[in-house]
Amino acid sequence: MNLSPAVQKYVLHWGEMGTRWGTNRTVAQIQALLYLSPKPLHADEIVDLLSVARSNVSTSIRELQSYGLVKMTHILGDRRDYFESLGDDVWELFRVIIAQRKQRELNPTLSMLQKCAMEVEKEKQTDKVTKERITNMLNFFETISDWYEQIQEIPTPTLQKIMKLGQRITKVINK
Amino acid sequence: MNLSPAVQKYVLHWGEMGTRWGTNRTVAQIQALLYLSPKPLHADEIVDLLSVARSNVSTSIRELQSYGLVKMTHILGDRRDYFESLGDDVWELFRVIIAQRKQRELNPTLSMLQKCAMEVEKEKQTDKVTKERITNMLNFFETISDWYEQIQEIPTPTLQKIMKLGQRITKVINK
DNA sequence: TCTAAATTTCAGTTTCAACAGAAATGAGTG
DNA sequence: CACTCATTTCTGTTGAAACTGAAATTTAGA
Repeated sequence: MNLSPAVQKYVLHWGEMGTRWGTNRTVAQIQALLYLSPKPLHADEIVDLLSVARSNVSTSIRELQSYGLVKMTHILGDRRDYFESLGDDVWELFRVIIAQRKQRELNPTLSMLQKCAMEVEKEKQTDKVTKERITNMLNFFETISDWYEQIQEIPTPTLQKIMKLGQRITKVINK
Repeated sequence: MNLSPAVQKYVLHWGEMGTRWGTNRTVAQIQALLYLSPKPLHADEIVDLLSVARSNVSTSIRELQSYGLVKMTHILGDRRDYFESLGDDVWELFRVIIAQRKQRELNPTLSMLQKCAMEVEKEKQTDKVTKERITNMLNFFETISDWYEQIQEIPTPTLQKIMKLGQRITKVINK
């Protein structure tokens, strides 16, 4: 059991990038592996293919499941759990990741900013510029946050069109 | 010399989140501090306010400068370097960060995918589904990559409008 | 050119998350 | 109910990056 050179390259790279995307290497590697695999894999196959500890696979898969990126299936007459990735619609993957990022990277900051904005108003000694900048940042995060949520609702074909449209959208908006 | 409670909270939080946003704590804290400061600060003031080593401030500021988030100024009769953050337009900050992220998180993967897509075509033993998924992912990254670039060109007021529009954009697109 | 202030580089340390391996738990079968 | 196979939890280790403090370098002015 082994991986083709191209698949290997993909999996390794994904693992490295994973750290920059907010997870760890193993989680990212497993996601890549399952995404590329034409059939579900069970934990020991993953151990073999990636040369990582069984326990590591266990916790990583759990994390992927919690994100909704991987789901469990079974095969008749086999007690072991098999796993497969979302993959038919890459944009659905995107949506899931956006939701994760919002929750981990945006929401905590949003509530911090709300508290700060309230609090700083009462501070007489604090410079006006400072207050203004906190408010600006709050408004920004609120807008981005809303946008993230709304992305969730847009169906794949439309989302694709919007992205492809890119900067020509300017013309539509400033009609 | 010290920080108001609200500012302190902001700076500390920013530092914690920094790690999730792809930098380290000190870099993020300094960025926050300079963003909130109504006047430029010199390195020793930052050392005081954040209680970090002078050398740490030096390397962190260098990093922020390389991103284009912080610039150096001087004060008459003072040899020391003073620093201030971009801040008048939060969306400009956003653009800078998007550019960074593209470079660090997207570009490397994009070229890996291009190589893999080429390479995997020659692998006769590799499943058709696998090949398809690599292609799909490549297309996705190309689209997102283009979008990141185009965002750069859109002026703040328009960008703001687009974001605020959110999902109602669907109606415009599917006209 | 020399001096003192300011900044940067560098080597050692500390910190923290990822990971392995062992032990514990759970689940299906005879 | 015991036995086996599969999975998860837990603890100690490891490795990488952040950070400090000292030493080296740079810079501006006399």
